[in-house]
Formats: sequence, structure tokens, C-alpha cells
Amino acid sequence: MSAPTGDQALIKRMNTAIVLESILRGAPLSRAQISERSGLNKATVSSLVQDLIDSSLVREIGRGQSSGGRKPVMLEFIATSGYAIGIDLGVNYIRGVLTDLQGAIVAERTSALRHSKPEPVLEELCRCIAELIAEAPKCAYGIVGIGVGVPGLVDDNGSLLFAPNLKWRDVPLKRLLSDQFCLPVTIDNEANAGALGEQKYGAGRQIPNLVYVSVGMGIGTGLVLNKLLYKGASGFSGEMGHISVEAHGKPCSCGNQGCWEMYASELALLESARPLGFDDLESLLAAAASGREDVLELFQGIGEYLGIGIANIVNVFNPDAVIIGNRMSQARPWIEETLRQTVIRRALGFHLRNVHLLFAELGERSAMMGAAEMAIAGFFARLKTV
Amino acid sequence: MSAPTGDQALIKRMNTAIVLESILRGAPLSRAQISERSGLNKATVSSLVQDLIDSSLVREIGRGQSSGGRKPVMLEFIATSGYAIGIDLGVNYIRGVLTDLQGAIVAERTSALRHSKPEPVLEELCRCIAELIAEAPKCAYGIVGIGVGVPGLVDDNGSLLFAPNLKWRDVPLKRLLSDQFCLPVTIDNEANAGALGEQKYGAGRQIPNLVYVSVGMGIGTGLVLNKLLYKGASGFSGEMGHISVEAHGKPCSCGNQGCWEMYASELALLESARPLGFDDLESLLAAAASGREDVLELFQGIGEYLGIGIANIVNVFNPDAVIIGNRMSQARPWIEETLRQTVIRRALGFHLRNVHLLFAELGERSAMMGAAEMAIAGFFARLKTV
DNA sequence: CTTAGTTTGTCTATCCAATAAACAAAGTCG
DNA sequence: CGACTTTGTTTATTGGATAGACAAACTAAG
Repeated sequence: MSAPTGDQALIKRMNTAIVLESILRGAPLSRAQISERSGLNKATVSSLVQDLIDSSLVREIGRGQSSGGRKPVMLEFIATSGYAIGIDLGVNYIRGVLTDLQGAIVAERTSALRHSKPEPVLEELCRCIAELIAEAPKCAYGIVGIGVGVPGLVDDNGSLLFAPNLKWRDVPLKRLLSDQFCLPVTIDNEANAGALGEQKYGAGRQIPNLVYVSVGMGIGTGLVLNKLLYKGASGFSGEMGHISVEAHGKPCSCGNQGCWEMYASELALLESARPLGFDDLESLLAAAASGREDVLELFQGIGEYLGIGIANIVNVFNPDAVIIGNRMSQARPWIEETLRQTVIRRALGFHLRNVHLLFAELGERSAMMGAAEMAIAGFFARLKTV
Repeated sequence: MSAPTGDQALIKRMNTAIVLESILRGAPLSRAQISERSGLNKATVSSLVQDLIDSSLVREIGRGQSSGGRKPVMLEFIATSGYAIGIDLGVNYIRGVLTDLQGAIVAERTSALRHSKPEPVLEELCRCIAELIAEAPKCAYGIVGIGVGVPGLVDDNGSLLFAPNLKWRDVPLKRLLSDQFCLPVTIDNEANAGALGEQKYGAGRQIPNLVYVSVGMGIGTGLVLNKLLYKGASGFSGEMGHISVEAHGKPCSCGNQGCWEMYASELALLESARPLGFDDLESLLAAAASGREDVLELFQGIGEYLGIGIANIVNVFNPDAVIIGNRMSQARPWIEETLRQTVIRRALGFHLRNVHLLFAELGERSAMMGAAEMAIAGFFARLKTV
């Protein structure tokens, strides 16, 4: 009914989180440094650090430099006290990764999908997860969770409501996987996962507010506000690919007209390239690289429309950064200039001052790493409540 | 440097807030009921309630009904222990209100503005505030703060950076007013204030996530997420009036092209109505009321474009409600049907399920009441930190 | 080498908020 | 009237944070 009430256990959880976060950010660190940075009393820090050591989350790694007194005992987070699984479930591939608790990759596995029917795909998915689990070294917490990024709409029960390109409807993915593996499972949209991946491990490190624009066959977007994924009222949001940028433009399968993704996605590019005799992105990229004028113009068209939509996003969210990801980010050399100019011309000056226009650093790994991060974040969140 | 650390004072503040909020929501309430609803121990509640009584925030109002035992002592919030000032600074008017701590209006004052130069306007503004302050009854906390909604961009220091219709630039409004009155001052955009006003006192009561669309000469928007105003990375955001809905449409003074407000605002309406011999909204409303076909068509055009932009908003934020406010809400009878149809046709089905399309209930008072609410919220926030 | 001063991390006594349990006061109902 | 309920306070206890004392470990100046 009401908010969780405050008691001493809450204080301890909060302060433990502060100590752990200090170590995560600034390791190696001594107890004295943690005390100074956090404002917590030395005695408090000592006690909490001892708890963390007892829980196998932190260890002492020997003496550090002295500045004229007793040498400090340096502490570090034990990233290998647990492992996370991150999955990027694509339309024709499954990418999976096993990472430690700091997102360092331990094992990786990719497989192509021939069918898109749920049953064989789920079978392959489970095989992939099982193999990754088998590769995890022995450790205190084992596998702490499974995160999955999917190309579709997910509700807050982790059911995949609708995935147009897979032609799936109402697949209770979270329940299926947690029944199978008896582990915490987090499911989210591919763009949300990508946003988190880039925020944590890619181009958006240390940037608290960003928008990730996943430009593939369609356009998906993920919103990170204050380092947290933003979800709308009913748990799914950010369908900015279906913002109408041409009020009476091409009809979209979503029912709207003139959706952004009808003009700035890979699909839009391929459609306008068909008369020139191209039918995939790779050949277009090759043609652009060899300097074909008509193809370069096509990319500039995409760049402009991407810029139009991004200017809209900047005006609405005023983020610190916008990150272009997914397949179209490969076209960076041929779209970046037009894109940047368009955004500069169209976005409001006050918002432009601080916004950075970036391209994904993790490439095809954005969503997979973000999925792993969801699992890791879930583990830390559980630490706080138990 | 780091997060605020947890100590016992924090617990007490949190639990005091829980108790106070229970009383605010459910008054009249007994100590026993608060204990049961909040999960706090009876003794804890007793102690915290005593503190609140000592601070003149709560009072006992006598015995309540018994259900077979000792009669409970009922408690209520003392709304009149403090008063707030809310100001709506418009382009050609100043509206001011004095409310108690629950937003009940005690005094109200409107004045027309002839000039728009800063000096005379500020003078009139100060006179308005002073007169309202003079009307406040004696009470424990006096005037707890001044909130002001302004037609322009505000930074997080409360400076009015740019107000196109007033032709103001860089007016440090917050500093001026707090110097003058020695009171806490909150400045925000008119649309943000309106959003808060409708969320708290108007059509959006109890709706945690909503978007308020202020349709006047331009279009402004205010975003309430989880009952709090959302601000972007640099403190100002939500310029959805400048989302481009016609990628290569009419150039806007903001530098962008095809901005929503070029097609769906009062300005857009007046422009298309000029050939018919109209030059203000009032005469158009009158003509529509008398059934003039060509005018009705104009309103339908506005309704359609409003719907196009609102569908975009619904797709992006998936709010619980969208509230149309400001002057154009008077045109409700002639735009609502078209607007509703357009949104239904264009927004994504999953998002539509839960969204309500509402019109402002407070009319021209939205922003003013929201401004008062900003001052009240500031008072409660200070209670928690001191 | 000696000695003074510094830094680290632990220990001790104390404070304070929440809590359970006991309790007195004030009621209902048969 | 007596058994039972409900309310709100009192009392003793718990547990986490804290200040300050302290021992250990170190640097550097003389």
C-alpha cells in the first residue's frame, strides 16, 4: 500500500551500496579513501567493507603507496565472483556472451538462424545459453542472471508481445527461460539493450542521459535517463521510429503515416536503391566506398532524414548524447557530415550546446552487452533488497 | 562528490514524510490507521505525529467512530499553516493566486499588461505579489514560496533565457524576486507549470504520467513522469512544439522546418483564417458556434494536426493521459472528434490501450495553479532536508 | 639511529530511531 | 456488570552510525 518504510537495515543497505559503488568506480581504493570520498565514518566503512569481503564481493590486494604514514590496504571488486549471460536475439541470428560482473567478456557464441518459427529458435536459444553456462568458472555466485534483447515489444512480465520481423506474438520468453534454467531472467527490447550497452561499455560511458538510435531494417530507440533505462507508463515506450515526420507521407504498417523509419532506415535505403540494381546494404556500402555518385546521394538522403528525426529527439529530450547504432552505423563515413549539418540546422540552439552526436562503439555487440548488463544490474539490485 | 549517506536522521525524515503523506491523502486518519497502512510501528507513528503537531503541520480534530474499542483520535493536515503564491506571467497579462498548502484559493488577482518591456512588467509583477502577500492570514509558516510560470525557456538558476513573445532575453527572474521578497522562488516554463497544475488540481488528478500540451500562439509541452516534472539533461526540455511533422514544410523561427506548432497552434489557425476575414480566436469560436462551414473546416484541420503531434507523443512517451490546455482548449467542441480519430488511427495500438485524451479542467488557471504547486512542493521538499 | 609527525584501520562508548511487548485508558456488546 | 477490543503511550531492547581514542605502521628530518 505505502512506500517501503525506513529502518536501520535500509541505512545499512544504502551505505553498503555507496561503499561498493566507490570501489567499483575507483578501485583500487583504501578504506580511508572510501571514508573520505563518501563522507561515511572510517569505522562504518571498515565494518561494511568486512561484510563485503565476507560476501566475496571485495578483496584486499595488498599495501598501497604511503604519503608519509602507515601504508593503506588496497581493495578491489571481485569481478569474477559471478557471471552473467547476455543474449541478442536477432531476426536471423543469436548472439550470446558470458561476462564477469564488470562486463569483461569470458566467452562468446554466435549462431545463424534458418527458421524463424518460435520452437526451433527457442531450442537453439536454450542450447546457446546452456553452452555459455558450461563455460563459467567456479565462483561464489555462479551465473547471476540471463538478459535477452529481442526485436519487438516486451511487456513488464517479460513476454514478447509482438515481434514483426520474427512474426512472433505473445511468447512468454521470461517464463520459458526461467523455468528452463532456474535463474533470474530479464527481457527487453533490442534498442533498450543497445542503449544500455553503449551507456555502460561503449560510446556513452559516463554519460548519464542519452538516446540510442538503432537503425536497422526499422528504427528503434532506447532512452537512458540518469543512467537508468526509461520505460513509459505501461512498461514499454520509446517507439520513436514511428514518429511521423511527414504528416501525410508514406503509410506505415503501424497504421501511421510518414513514420521516421519509412525514410531513414535500411529498408528505406534499399527501397530507393532497388532501381539502381542493389538489394542489400553490404553492396551499397561497397559501392559508396568506391565512390559511386548516385549511391553517395542515397546515403546523404538517409543522413538528412536521420538528422531530421534526431533533431526532433534533441528538442524533446535534450540529452547529453545521441548514439547511432546497429547496421546503419557502418555507413558513418557517408552519412555523418549530412547528418551533423542537418541536426545543427534544425535543433534548438539551447539544446545543441551540450549534445554530442556519437556512433556506437560496440558495433554488433551493443545489444548483447546491454543484455548482459541488465542481468548484472539485476544482481546488484537484488543484493540491495536481500 | 558522492551520494548522500544514510543515517538515522534520514530514516526519521523518510518516515515522517510517509506519515505526513498518509494524512494528506487519507485525512481524517487516526494514529492506529496510519500505523496499519504504512507498516510503521504504533509507537513510531505516535512519536512522529507528535513532531508534526509540534511543527503546526497536523492537528487533532476529535474522536472518531469506534468499532468495539477505544475511540480513535482523528488527525488532519493543517492546510492553513502556510500559504503559497502562484503567478502566471503571460504575454499580455499577469495572473496571480494565493493558496493554502493544499492549493485552495484564498485570493486571486489579474492585471492586463500594456507594455512588454521588462521594467514595467517586473514592477507590476512585484506589485501583484506584494498585494497577494498582504492578503495572507497570520499563520505558522507565513508565505512558503513564490512560483512563477513564464512563456519561455528557463535555466536551472531560474533565469529566463529567452521569451520570444515577450522579446525578453536573459532576465534573472529568480534572483530579482528572491532579493525583493526574501522568499524561496521557483521559475518554470508555462507549459511545465500547466502540466503540474492539471496533474495536481485538474484533469490529471491521480494520473502519474501525463503530457500537457499547451496550445496557444505556439505549442508548449510539459511532461509529468511519476508525478514529477521531467527536465532534460541541462534542465530544460520538452520543446515538442518544435518537433518537425512536415520534414520539408514551413520554415519556423526556431530554424527548423515544418514544426508542429506551425500547423496546429492558434497562430496557424489565424493564418489560415485571415483570407476569410477573421483575426482573432474569439471571433472564430463565435463563427464556429453559429455553424459556419468554412470555419468548422479550419478547426478540423487544426484538430487533425493536433492529433498527428499527439500520436507522436503517445508513441514516444506512452503516457497515461494527454491533456490539451491553454486557449485552444476552448475549441474543444469543434476539434475533439477529429483529434480523437486522428490519434486512434495513428498511434500504436499497444500504447493506445491505456491512454486518455483529456482537456484541461482549470482553463486559464492551469499554469497559475501549477506555479503555486511548485512553491508548495518546494516547501515540503525543504521540510525533508532540514 | 632516533624521534617527531602522519596515516591507517580498529576499538569503545554513546547516540538515536525503530520496534516489540506491556500497559493504561476508553470504548463496545451481551 | 464483566469480557473483550481498540487506541495510544511507556519501557526495555536492538542495531547501525559516529566521534574520539588508540595502536600499528610508516616517512622524513635531525
